[in-house]
Amino acid sequence: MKTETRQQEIIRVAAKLFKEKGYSAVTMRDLAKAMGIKAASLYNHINSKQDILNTIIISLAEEFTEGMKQISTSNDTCIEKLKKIIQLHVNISSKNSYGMASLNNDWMHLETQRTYYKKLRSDYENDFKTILEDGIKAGEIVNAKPDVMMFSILTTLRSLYIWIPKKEDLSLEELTNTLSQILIKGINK
Amino acid sequence: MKTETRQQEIIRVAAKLFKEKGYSAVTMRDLAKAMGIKAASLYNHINSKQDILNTIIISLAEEFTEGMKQISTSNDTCIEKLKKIIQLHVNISSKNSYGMASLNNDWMHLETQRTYYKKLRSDYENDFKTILEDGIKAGEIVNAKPDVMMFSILTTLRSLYIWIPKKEDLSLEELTNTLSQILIKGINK
DNA sequence: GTCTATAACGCGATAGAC
DNA sequence: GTCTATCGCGTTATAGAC
Repeated sequence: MKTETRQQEIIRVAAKLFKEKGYSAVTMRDLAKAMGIKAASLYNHINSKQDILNTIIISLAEEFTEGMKQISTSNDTCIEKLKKIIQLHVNISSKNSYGMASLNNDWMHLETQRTYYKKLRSDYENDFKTILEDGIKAGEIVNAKPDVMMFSILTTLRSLYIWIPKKEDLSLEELTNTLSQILIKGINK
Repeated sequence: MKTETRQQEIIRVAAKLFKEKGYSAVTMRDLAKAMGIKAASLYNHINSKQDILNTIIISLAEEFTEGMKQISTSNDTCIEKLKKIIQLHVNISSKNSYGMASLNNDWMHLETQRTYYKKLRSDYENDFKTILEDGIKAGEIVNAKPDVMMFSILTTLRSLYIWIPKKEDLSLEELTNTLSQILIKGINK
């Protein structure tokens, strides 16, 4: 286990608080109390509350960008790519469910980095949609609106962070498989 | 068109601001500016910021409860019930996408009504799960984990408020049908 | 590296004039 | 019904002691 710097500890504890109450509702005094120090002392390790949010969100967004890059440029079939995307979301969401909450709910509170975040997200969605469109052309998936398909799958994957911590009995592999089944083949018998 | 009271107007404008920035990040001064009056004047029409949130969330939660009650007690098949649930979410989300944002993201900031809200939500999810379990028993839907199926469908439906306002070209009926197809039969060909 | 003290400001909410 | 002025408190952030 790597030793965690005090700065990393603050960011980790902040992410947990942000998940519970949202960025705006968490005060620096809340964070300091959770760390067992005074609010003023936080500023020996971090520059600002805003910087904490930047670190949490941008590192996660770049992790998704990197994962999507590898998946979209592979030679897999559309269905295989989709399964890998599902796996990507399950893995990141299980490793960092606190950060995922900020990514999903608090990105609008980014200041200097909001534009950059929105570009990463938009690129990700475009890659996703291209995979679906290629799958339709190749006859792998049904010819329905790619927008609606992407919306449906992606919102489910984006909400995994809420759900994964409650289901510790379910292994990640099992969850990935079940989700793949449901999202791709539906629930109809 | 019904005439809107000043109070209703404040709640409507507040819901819009809450959707953009979240409950905690919206100040009474923000709300007053959006209304074209001073913050103090708001209190002639509403009791508190918290009361605005209560009204937005509880009325919506009760609307879902009422809809689910009619669906779950009907004699429809499981698949028909699911389609009606999808329709319920599409209808409410299109009528009130601002309020849906608060319902999804700001319920944790409820004070006196949080327990009541959580009961309504929990009852809703139990009814949903029962419908799925009955569908499995009846052989209508696949024998996968009802939790995962419900999570997948419900998170998609709960995120509709983000998506519907961006797709004004798509009719609600068309959206309901496409979503039903995708959520029930999957995207696999 | 953490503390106390403090600055400068914005917050929700209220009182009272008009 | 809206205003100005204000209350008590929370906010981010900094300065300086230890």
